[in-house]
Amino acid sequence: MKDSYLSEFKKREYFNQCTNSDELEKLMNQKKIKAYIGFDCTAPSLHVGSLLQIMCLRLLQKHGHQPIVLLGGGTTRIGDPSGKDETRKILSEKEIERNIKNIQKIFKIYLKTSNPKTKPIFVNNYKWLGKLNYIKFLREIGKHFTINKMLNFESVKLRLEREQSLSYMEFNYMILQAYDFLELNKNKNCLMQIGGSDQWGNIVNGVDLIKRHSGKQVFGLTTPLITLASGSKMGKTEKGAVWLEKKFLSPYDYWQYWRNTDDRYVIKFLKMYTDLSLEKIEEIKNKDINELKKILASECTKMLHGVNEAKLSEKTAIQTFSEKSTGDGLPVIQIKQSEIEKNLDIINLILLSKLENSKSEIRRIIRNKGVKINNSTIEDEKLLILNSFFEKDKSFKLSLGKKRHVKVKLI
RNA sequence: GGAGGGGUACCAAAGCGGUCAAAUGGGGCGGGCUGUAAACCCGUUGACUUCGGUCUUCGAAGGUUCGAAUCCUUCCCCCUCCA
Repeated sequence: MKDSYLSEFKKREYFNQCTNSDELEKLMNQKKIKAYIGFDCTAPSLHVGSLLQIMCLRLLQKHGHQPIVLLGGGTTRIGDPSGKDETRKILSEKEIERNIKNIQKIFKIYLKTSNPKTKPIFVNNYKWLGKLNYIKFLREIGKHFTINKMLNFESVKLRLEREQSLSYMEFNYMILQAYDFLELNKNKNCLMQIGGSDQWGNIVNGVDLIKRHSGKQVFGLTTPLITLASGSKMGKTEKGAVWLEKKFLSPYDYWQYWRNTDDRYVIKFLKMYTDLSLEKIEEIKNKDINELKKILASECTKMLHGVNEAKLSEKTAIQTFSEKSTGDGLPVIQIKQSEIEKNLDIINLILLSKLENSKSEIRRIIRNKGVKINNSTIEDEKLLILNSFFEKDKSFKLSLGKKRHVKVKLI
């Protein structure tokens, strides 16, 4: 028998908590429902940290349910205090609108839009939050919240304990999120909210509010927060966020991100972030770990950037790391002939490549034998780039450390 | 509103008139080992540099001094206790 949504959800290690697992299981087996996830719009795009949530929505579609994507124009204007030590900076209306537009594009890649029964519904909570009447809101919604309870929420408690200020504005965030759920329940018949485990409090509030306000039972479901062994959150590396967008992170680098997964997480990530069936994963799980990492990287890249980019990235990786040649898909930096004529040296070349932006740092790396041109270590930090460096296709490989490689092309 | 304590580099945390571009730990970066992993080892970690140095940093602005992260004044911010 085919797995139910919840059962696959659990098997893929998406499951953290549910407000009522048994009832939800029953409901989802009986009928197709709508469920929503809210996304933060403080950044112009999404990164891998949001991918698990996106995968939850995909899974909904796979089981015939319909996802609602809430791009919180309203709540982004407030800022969620959960997990934050400090008040977030507040974005301008324009920025938020721009972010929402851009983020929507990502969902259109991950979610199928052809089937009218499961195609994603995009909503923006600014539509209802923006025109709330304060008095009316307090009387209808506010009465269901007690300060006593609100003070006990982890997000609030933490701030208070640490004596960090929590503005009244942020304190209201949880009520607004609860209200979102109520609104979606009333207008779209949305019966479930999914979110990261840090959203548990906010989600429960929504479930509670609907119960009190409308007497209906709805559900909350959370996914675990993935912290890597290094303690860092998923999706952020030292070099910046792992964006789900070509413009911010090349497909090759995206592929590399997955390729460099810690051994301990490979199987987990295959389950979480790929479309491979659980049976298939079971079947291949004893393969060589590096083969599995390649599968992981290619599957993830395929889903986001398409099969061609995935193949090219893999091919480039083999060329770069196994054959130590210049991979076809390496990020290219273009150098004008006139630059060479102006006595371009190695330091300025790297500066131009944007691989590093401090001359001191570049010097340091050179002194530590970290800079290579076509695999040979550069010793002289004043080395001039000559026309003869460029090989038949007018390019050469420039490497910083073992992992950063680019193709320098003469134009 | 009153009384104390504090703001130091990416983070934590020493320093409390010169020897301070600032101990130590974490993180980062580079190298080694390996498997583009983990763990471990070594180096490095303000900017610029003709590699001699030069310039800018210790909440902000002034001042004392031959010389200040260190002393003084004012201001801003955070914390503890009292009201």
